[in-house]
Amino acid sequence: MSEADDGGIAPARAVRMKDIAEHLGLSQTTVSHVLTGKHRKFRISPATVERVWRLAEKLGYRANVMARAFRERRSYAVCLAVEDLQNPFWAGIAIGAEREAEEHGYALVVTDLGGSAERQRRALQLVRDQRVDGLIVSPVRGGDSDLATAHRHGLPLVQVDRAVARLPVACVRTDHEAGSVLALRHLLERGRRDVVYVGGPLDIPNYRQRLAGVRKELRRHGLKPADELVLDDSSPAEAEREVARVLRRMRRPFALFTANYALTVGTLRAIRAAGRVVPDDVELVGFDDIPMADLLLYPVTTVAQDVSSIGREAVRLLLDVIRNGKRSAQHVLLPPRLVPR
Amino acid sequence: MSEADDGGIAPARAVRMKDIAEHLGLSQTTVSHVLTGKHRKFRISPATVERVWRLAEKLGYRANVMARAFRERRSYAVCLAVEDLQNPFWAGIAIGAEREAEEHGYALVVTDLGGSAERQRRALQLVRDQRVDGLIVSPVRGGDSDLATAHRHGLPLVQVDRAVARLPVACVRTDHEAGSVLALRHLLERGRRDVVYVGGPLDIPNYRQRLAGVRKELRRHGLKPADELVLDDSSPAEAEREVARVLRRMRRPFALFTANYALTVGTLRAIRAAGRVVPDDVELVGFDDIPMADLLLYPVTTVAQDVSSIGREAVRLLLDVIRNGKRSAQHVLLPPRLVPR
DNA sequence: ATGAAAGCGCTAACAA
DNA sequence: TTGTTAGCGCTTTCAT
Repeated sequence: MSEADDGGIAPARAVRMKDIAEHLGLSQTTVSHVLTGKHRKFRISPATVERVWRLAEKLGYRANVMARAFRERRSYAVCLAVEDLQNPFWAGIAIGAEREAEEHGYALVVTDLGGSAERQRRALQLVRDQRVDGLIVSPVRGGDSDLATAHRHGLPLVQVDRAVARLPVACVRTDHEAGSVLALRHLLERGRRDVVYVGGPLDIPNYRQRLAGVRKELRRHGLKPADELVLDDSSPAEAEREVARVLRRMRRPFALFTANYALTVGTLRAIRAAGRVVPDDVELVGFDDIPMADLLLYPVTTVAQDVSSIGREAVRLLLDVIRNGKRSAQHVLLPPRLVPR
Repeated sequence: MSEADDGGIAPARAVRMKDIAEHLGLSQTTVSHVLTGKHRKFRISPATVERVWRLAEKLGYRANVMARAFRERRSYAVCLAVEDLQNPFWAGIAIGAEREAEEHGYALVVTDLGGSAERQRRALQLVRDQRVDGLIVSPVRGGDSDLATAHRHGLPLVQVDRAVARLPVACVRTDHEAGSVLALRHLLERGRRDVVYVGGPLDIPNYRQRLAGVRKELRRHGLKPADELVLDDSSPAEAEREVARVLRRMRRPFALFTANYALTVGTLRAIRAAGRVVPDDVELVGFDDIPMADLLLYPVTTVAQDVSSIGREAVRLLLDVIRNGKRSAQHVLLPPRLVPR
């Protein structure tokens, strides 16, 4: 009743190690030793090894991943929890991460946090439940303690893009400060002296570092930012509102430096609404590259991040933690690149 | 030696059903019945049910997903294989799919095929290896027979956006023809009579359907396309090249209708290079919405697809196949939406 | 150089 | 209403 009610063309039952063992008159153990590459360690005779390999090949043996995962308490999957998959920055990281994971035989579970601490908690739950062996996460606001707890419990973690303060967990990210320096150097070279910085809340290290880079490079030239906009939610809408006010105030030519993609978008809208002339009147440089930037109303120079490498490196680090228990908390800083336009 | 060499703060060993059973003097089976919600079916006494629940809660019991997956031959994960995660269209689908999967207790493994049949084969392998219970795929060129074979073997499959011809597998996609009709109606309402269609190879049904919609709506007005560009690889570069030629030829005002995002990008570049005036001189409508379209050099009206719903519906269908063995091959057509600009 | 046996945590057929 | 038992496919001690 319950078995063999195949519709006729049902796929033959999967080949197990046991099947190979029986065919060959060996024990399942020996087959396991061979098929998991431990034949040297167990001094299996070359002849036997060969026979097992051959038959496995012939029968199309594929290890039952679930059985192995269960037994080894490893899922051979890792999770990547990003802030917003629609953002090309995160999509790029996901692609890089997936490639790297695949090359190591790991599957990548991608989840979009959308800034929700609840969703971040669910991602952590995936690890606790052993559905995945580790988590690469871009920490959301208000989820710091959850991450700290998880780390204390020994869950393999790696951060990307941003890091929780004082949490001894590795983080892979762009050197934000260096990015700002690149941007400012560009502006200064083009003779700009008045630079307005547009960024997000300073309790987020990224924004602190980007602002620090701005100040640093200006100071080297004996200058200070003409203004520093520190926005609360750093949404396009808020950026548009606040930059509009700046535009009303600033009558001389000046430059704007926006600290990320969303802020750049809002700023562009404000510039358009104000009808200002770019770049003669205002010039714009923004963190994060923009797809199709050449087709925008205004030229925008960007600080591009090496998204693919961020993803790959994060996976490499995580697998290190998983496999070797390395608990390195070093931050990996990748250099940004200026895309002048 | 092997046990209890916790570093002191090691997380207590996970609670199993067995533990609860022992504490309560019950059998593991009963605990299983309760904890899997089958207590009605097995007529477990309310008192027992309550006791089990209470203790499970108190001990923080969490089912061992791997053990369950192994036993049930189900991973409670599905895979979404998209063409290009960097494309906002696919990112949107991924987000929708992930939300829906999560709501059903499934994890979503996302993979980026990048048009590679080899990578599509690997995605199918994930299903064979039972790492995931099913696959949502946007078929790549040259992978038709792999999909057909997989389907014959009974692997749970759902297609998105495009479908392999004569493959009896459900497909969730936008009603392409309706989308073209929307676009053309828009152009005709604005008095355009000369419309050049820019699309991809006609062996891809999507392009056939989009072209069909164009012809259909024009015919209703006794018109025919001024030209039909059928591009081979439908890359931005090719579109730019070919549209440039059209622009050189067409001197009177006319309209361009591009059949997808990449083609729209290339077309925009050609228009810019030719220095034509939009929309007085050429008007542009494109399939697929464009982020930040309001900030583009030229206004582009788009046919937006309901990406999130495509993702969600695909997951729903796939879970149907997985759970109920439904092998419906019906195509689900979602209506497009015109975003005039 | 190879094998026997135990067991990972869970489900389910069958007993009682 | 609850319990007994077997077993999923694999890895891993420990024998031989």
